[in-house]
Amino acid sequence: MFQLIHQNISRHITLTAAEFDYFTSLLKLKRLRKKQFLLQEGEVCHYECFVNSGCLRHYYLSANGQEHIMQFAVADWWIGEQSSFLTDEPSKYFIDVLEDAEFLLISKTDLETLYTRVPKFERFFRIAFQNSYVALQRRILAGLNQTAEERYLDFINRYPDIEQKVPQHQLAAYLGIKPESLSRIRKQLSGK
Amino acid sequence: MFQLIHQNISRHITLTAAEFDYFTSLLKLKRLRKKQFLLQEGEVCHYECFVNSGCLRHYYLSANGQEHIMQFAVADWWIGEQSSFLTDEPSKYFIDVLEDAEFLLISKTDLETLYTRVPKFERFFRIAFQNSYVALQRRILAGLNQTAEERYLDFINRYPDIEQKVPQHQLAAYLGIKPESLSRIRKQLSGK
DNA sequence: CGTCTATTTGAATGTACTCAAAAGCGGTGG
DNA sequence: CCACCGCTTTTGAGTACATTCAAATAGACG
Repeated sequence: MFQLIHQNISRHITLTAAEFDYFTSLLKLKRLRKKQFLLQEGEVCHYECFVNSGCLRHYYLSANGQEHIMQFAVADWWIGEQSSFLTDEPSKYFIDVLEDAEFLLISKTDLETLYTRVPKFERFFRIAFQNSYVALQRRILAGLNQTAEERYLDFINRYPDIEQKVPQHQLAAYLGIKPESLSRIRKQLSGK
Repeated sequence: MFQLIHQNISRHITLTAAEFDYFTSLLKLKRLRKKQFLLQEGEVCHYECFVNSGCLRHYYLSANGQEHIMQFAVADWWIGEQSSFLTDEPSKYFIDVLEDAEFLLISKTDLETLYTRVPKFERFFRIAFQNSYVALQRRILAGLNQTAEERYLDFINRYPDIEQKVPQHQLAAYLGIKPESLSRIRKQLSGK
């Protein structure tokens, strides 16, 4: 139950057994089935979430009913709504489940306590956010620099495990194109 | 010389005079003139940079010679190349000066020492990156959800100070459109 | 088996792009 | 101070890629 998250955290910091036990005592295990919501627009996000299994997505629902996907999260990924989490203001985004999922939650208040008691966690999340920041930069550059076809190929190359789990129109909503366009792109590619 | 950065850091953490003095002892003041480079593609980025005055930009030069701007930085902004900084690998990006600039640098090794001696700085940069992450998310969403005209209006509304300093074709390179297109968009808008 | 959703395909449309040229602006040197 | 040069911005005409709208096919789930 905690081995995956232990491994994940050990990538950036080293914890004593006592520290890790204390950390896990703050975690809540939760399961949600497909199509259930971890967070809805208008709610304040009180948790950071680490995925043990399944698949979640963080997305925005635009005025005209379009879904724009900010992030998919499968096993070993963190997901949350940072803007709402930081400011305690209502979220403009949704987080829901694409494939029955098990995950661990830590609340903002517990996390603040954790930061005070085990400052190494500040370091862990500092590094984690620095890496996430780089990933978003890469995605922005992809949007500026690459065609839809290139972005698609990069995605399935970089995240083959996600491509497995996620239906095509969701991938389109992540890549910033319409499902019809992704279908045509794939048709093109299959002829090569 | 250090008052702006003191103010900047005090937004997230509180330092004693001794801690702040120690911090500033690690900073190097530097000035560069327009068109000079702080970092070139292929170099490893060894510094985080805080801007006192002037204007810098972080950009990517694509194979066909196009510039894609990831970030502008004016007074009170941090700028750096996180990917190279984190991994010690050569940068794929450039950082150069758009308007004669004065800024403060802290090296990676000094920063690591600082983290150990004054762990509050882990917290500072954790929060800073969390905020930066949110800003990039917003930009990605803008790319998915908004027209070029909407992105332009949002930009000049959100960063009026940057719009002042930056020539139009640079703004286009940030918004992900061609200079000609931005010119047409502005013409459209002026007729409203 | 039937229903609902996802994917594919077609035809017409639109937004931003390319290429090309003109006009505007700023700085430098005669 | 004016003339010139280089760079930026504007404008025009034709183009390309992804979109919209619509319908058909395929696939998943009860």
